[in-house]
Amino acid sequence: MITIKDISRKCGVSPSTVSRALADSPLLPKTTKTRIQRAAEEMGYVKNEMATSLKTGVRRTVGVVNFVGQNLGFAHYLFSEILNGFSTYINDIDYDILLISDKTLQMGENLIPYLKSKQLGGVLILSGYYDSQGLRQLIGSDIPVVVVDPREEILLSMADCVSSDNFSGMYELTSEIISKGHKNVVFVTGEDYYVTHERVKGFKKALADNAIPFSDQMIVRGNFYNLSAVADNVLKILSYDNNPTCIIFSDDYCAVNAYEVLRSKGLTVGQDISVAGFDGIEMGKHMSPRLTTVVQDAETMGATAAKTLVDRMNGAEKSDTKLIPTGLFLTESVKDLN
Amino acid sequence: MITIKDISRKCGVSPSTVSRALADSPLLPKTTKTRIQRAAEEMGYVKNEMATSLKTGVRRTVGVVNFVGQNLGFAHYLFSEILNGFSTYINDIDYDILLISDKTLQMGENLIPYLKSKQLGGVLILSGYYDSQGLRQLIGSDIPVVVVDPREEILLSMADCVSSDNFSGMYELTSEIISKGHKNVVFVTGEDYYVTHERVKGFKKALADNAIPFSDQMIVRGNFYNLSAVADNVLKILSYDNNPTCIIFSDDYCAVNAYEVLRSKGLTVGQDISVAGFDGIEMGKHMSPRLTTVVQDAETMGATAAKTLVDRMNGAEKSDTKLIPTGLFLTESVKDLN
DNA sequence: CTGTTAGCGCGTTCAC
DNA sequence: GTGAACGCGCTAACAG
Repeated sequence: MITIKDISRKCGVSPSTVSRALADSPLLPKTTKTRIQRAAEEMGYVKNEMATSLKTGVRRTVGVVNFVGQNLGFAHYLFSEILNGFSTYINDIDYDILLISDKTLQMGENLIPYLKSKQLGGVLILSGYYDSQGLRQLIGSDIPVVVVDPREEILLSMADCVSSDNFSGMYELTSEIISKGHKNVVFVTGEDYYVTHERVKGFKKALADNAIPFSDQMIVRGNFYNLSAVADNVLKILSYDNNPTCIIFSDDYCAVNAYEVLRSKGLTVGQDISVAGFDGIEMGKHMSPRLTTVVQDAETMGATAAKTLVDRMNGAEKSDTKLIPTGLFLTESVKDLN
Repeated sequence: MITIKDISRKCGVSPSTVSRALADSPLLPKTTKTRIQRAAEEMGYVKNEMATSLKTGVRRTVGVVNFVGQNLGFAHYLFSEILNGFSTYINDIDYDILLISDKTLQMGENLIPYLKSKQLGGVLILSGYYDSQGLRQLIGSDIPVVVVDPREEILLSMADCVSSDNFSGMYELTSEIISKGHKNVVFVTGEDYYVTHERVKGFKKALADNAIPFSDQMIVRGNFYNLSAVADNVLKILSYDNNPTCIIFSDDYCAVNAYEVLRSKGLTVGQDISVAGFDGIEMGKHMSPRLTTVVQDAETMGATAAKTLVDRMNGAEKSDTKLIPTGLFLTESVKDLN
């Protein structure tokens, strides 16, 4: 490993001059700067980040908390895509990403000192679905934190948050479904989190705006990215007296599985019953009929989270929750009853 | 941030004594060691890893190269699960994981110095599907590397590799299918990688052992975790003169989509045509009929990769490729023709 | 403009 | 058994 000292010897200057040249300090004349920079380049110099961070107390590294084992861990479609977008942005600005296990957040009082010892510039919580004492500690500390899809509304006022505009997305989807003549729509939600609350609000507002009375039966509690209850929920809905014409699922993964369940009951999606999902996963595009869905822009969510985090690290004040617009993808999986 | 110095003052000893106590050095009497250790604990001391690594030249951190954007990035089921297993093991031994973008591997001659500057103890390649100049450089360097599912066979002799026992898994699956009376089976492979080669070998051996002649038509080139060609491949197979009775896909993700394609052609899986997959993803369990598959033990693959990497970091010699046993899950998606 | 000095927190000599 | 001293690679303060 070649160090700043080696370069200084080679160039006949002092180590600090090399340090300045490498930092592109305005104090040095261009000629010497380029001379030193080129020498460093030639010698294959790469700075020892440990030394820098030991000196400066900060590191070009951010932590990402993911919840391995819960709802598929890294295999969770949406969060994985968000992480893709996040890491692209972070790597572009030459930062690194350190994975932080969810267990870490459960370590108790030493959590903050522990994280500080890692000299992280900031932390991304992916996702806040997993609320905890540890998350609160982290948010309460002076470590910049960005939360994607926070679990509880209260986090919105405590930390920088990024989320899809679930309210509008669901409102638009429901409105379109209603405009196709559906009056008896059932929404199978995910867990009782902020994201779900927003979607339920959007759902109800669309009903209200179209003068369709709401009944409790129209909301069925399901789970995000978990197929274990899909079949039961579908069967329950099919048993309703009023014969619902459309079922909306809180994610495409469950919706795709619902095709399967419905077919096993002899029902054809898009004919006998309509189905819609949420997220916009690849599998939905390959169903027949192709799945109607609200597309979450995961790439933008990730990039926005990254940008927000970097801004915070650079001293920006807490910003308002960033709502990323969703897209609507309407197909024949929702039948036109008109 | 509280340092070793603070503790030394508090305990009335020198910093080096504290350092020794914390390292559990045998030079110190137990009494002083525990006294100091407890003081450190109480004061909420956490060691500054930057300082340690600057001093020792190594860090309790390993890198993970993942290929964001290729075949779903983190959303790739199998690699995500492997990463789950890997990170669980790594975190348990109190190491950290640094994400390394695939772009990094393309940086050219400075790659090794760059990685060394990060002081990584080792690197996991997840996966070797993406072969490259950079990967070769890395393997040729003195940085410990473990490759999961290497792309080319030659890597097996160059680096520590971990993979499922694809040959046996495929052999068993095919044998079982044959024992159910299928003589005309088509295997839709993934890309032309090591993993695929092994599976093709297992497939062919099962045919041979059962005296079923092999024909080129029985192998169709597909793609891993990519639905774009599934429909075309299925249609192609359906057009065969000899009416194949069973199709094996190289991953469950594609197999699940094939259900869809087959149904749109009026065919019922498990009745008119049999289908099997590979991997053992959740979705397959919720299909009707439930999908026959070869289950890859991703958790064990990840943990094995972690253990292998740690061993290498601790000076072990390159070991032989570790083949993780697969499981066979046979269901009515493969019809009994006897 | 540039060199000298000091020190970030820790581990490891080497003395005592 | 323990403390003093040094240095890992880098940067910041202070000189000049």
